[in-house]
Amino acid sequence: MEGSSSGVRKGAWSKFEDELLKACVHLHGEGKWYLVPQRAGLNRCQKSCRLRWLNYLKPNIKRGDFSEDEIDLMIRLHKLLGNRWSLIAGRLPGRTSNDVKNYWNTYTRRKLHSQNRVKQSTSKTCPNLLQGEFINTSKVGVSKEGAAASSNWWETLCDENITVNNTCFFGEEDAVFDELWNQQLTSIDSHFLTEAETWSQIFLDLEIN
DNA sequence: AAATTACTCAACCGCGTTCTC
DNA sequence: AGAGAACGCGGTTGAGTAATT
Repeated sequence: MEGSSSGVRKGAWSKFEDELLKACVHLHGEGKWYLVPQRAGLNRCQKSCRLRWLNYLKPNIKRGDFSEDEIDLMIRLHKLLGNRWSLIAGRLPGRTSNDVKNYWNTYTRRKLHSQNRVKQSTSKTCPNLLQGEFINTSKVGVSKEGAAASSNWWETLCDENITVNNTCFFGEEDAVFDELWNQQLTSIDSHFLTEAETWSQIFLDLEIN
């Protein structure tokens, strides 16, 4: 394995190494990581170079705390996809799968586990554009049993909720999502969707048929 | 002020998937 | 079609830092 090869440097990256890697990627583009250590003059394995670029050096990476909206979306996508960090990160512009995974493993999961939430229910209806869609369970990680137990895929996206005829009941901690929902998802579009994308396209991307 | 504990996050590792020949 | 190489992902680790005692 590359990481354990003798003579290959491990551990934290220096500023100089970062500059070498950035220069190399700018010159040759991303990909062909097996060539990067040689091209950049780095005594690092290809995996290390790739990871450093994707998680830290790549332009447009967003650093700092997750916003309420990002957390809300992360939680919902995790309910739908499970630990598919790369897919979740793909819907959080500027965030890496490592960021999402780290955040989830610390703050979010601990919070969710510690809170024995008391629900004050309000209702929301599955948007028309999503009705009639269903999950390809084998591909998105929703168990067949779970899917079978649900009246439709939408139910699986709604945590601890009651769903009747495409209507989900959410708890009070979903205030942010509630607001967004009442705006017919338009504001959430502007925050999370890249140009020309729609919510239905998101689910298509997630391999929902 | 020092020691201990808790937390964060960058990085490593192993393995499954995809690509290339 | 099969084998090996390369890629990508998720789980885990550990060093550094902050908070607490």
